[in-house]
Amino acid sequence: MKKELSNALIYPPVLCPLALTLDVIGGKWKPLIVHLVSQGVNRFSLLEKQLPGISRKMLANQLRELERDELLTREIFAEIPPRVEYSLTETGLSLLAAVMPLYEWGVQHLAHKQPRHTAIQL
Amino acid sequence: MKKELSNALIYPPVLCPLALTLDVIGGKWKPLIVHLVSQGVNRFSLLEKQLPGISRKMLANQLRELERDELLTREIFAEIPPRVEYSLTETGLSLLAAVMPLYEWGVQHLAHKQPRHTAIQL
DNA sequence: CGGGGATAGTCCCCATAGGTAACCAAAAAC
DNA sequence: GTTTTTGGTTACCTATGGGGACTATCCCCG
Repeated sequence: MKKELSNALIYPPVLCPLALTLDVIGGKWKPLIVHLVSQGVNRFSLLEKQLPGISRKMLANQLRELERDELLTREIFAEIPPRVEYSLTETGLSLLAAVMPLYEWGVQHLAHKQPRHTAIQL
Repeated sequence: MKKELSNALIYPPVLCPLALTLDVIGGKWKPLIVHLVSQGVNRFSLLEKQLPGISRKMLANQLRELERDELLTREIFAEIPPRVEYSLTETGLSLLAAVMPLYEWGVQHLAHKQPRHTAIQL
């Protein structure tokens, strides 16, 4: 019975639900962006401040992808200086709910540990 | 009150629990690896088969990081051909529990959509 | 009146992360 | 005796992402 497992894919490659989800929010920044927007950090420069280490290029890119995937909307105000506000869609909110357990896991397991990769030197 | 938000970081940069979690399982492959190992796909070559698109270098790298972060253990059997078995630690299991909502989200929201990034042409 | 700041990006150049392919060793199967 | 299997490592090369400069327009300050 282990044999069956080794010869066949558990899921047809593109139909693993987890892979499909990671296709949409996979990556280092998207869960953080979705969470921050839900907290009212809804403008480009605010997000930039809350995400030490992200580059503008990357932030713009991730926001475009989240918008394309209909997790958030982008509202442009014709003002000077320009203002753009992001907000979560229904889908985005449901995804946020699925992301929160990761947040809780962080609270439970990592509060006392030192970070490695994203360490910011001040 | 919005003013306060815009001037100060919601969290001291390295102490956002979500960022700390993503530090450990962020990335395209780690959640999939953890899930697969929990399903009994516990050897290098089996994982390779179940993860179309991953390179051996990347798989080895991600497994090392997961091992270093004590999410899984690596057991080497002195056989020919060599055999190595991975299994989840307690911590790994708790993280799997936090990842499963993403799997469920995929079931709910993406079953009918076409994948983009990880599309495998057959 | 002139200079500087603020917003939300875009563009180019370069470093590095990650993909590709080859190689390994020893036994077993054909 | 040739091919297959396993779990990688290594060298090479490309694609992704970081850094910094640049944009336009208006307001505020002196």
